[in-house]
Amino acid sequence: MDDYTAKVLEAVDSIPAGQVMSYGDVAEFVGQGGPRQVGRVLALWGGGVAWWRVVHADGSLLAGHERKALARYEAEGTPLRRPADGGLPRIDMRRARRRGDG
DNA sequence: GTGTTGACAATCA
DNA sequence: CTGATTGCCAACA
Repeated sequence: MDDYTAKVLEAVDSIPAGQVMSYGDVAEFVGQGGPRQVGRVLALWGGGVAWWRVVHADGSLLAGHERKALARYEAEGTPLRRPADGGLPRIDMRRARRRGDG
């Protein structure tokens, strides 16, 4: 456990249900490292926080955990965007992003 | 110390 | 929107 790790986990835990933050946002939130480091921390300690509330900047879900995350989003009421293709939904970064009201 | 990889992001076509 | 490229920082061999 490092100070940086605690900061990231704290930031992720700070995300309210129904909203999300991109890796870059979390990195900017803690003021250290970058989106890659945030992802790395979540990969190691993400098991103790709402990792599903951290998504890509374009709204795409976590690789390998899309199904798990989706279950959370539907349960928390996170604004999703269903593609007419029937593929996996993505986050509506215009409303779900915890940054500006858009 | 160098080269490659990775739960990424922003830009250009 | 999609595909390719460049930038970023840290860990690993």
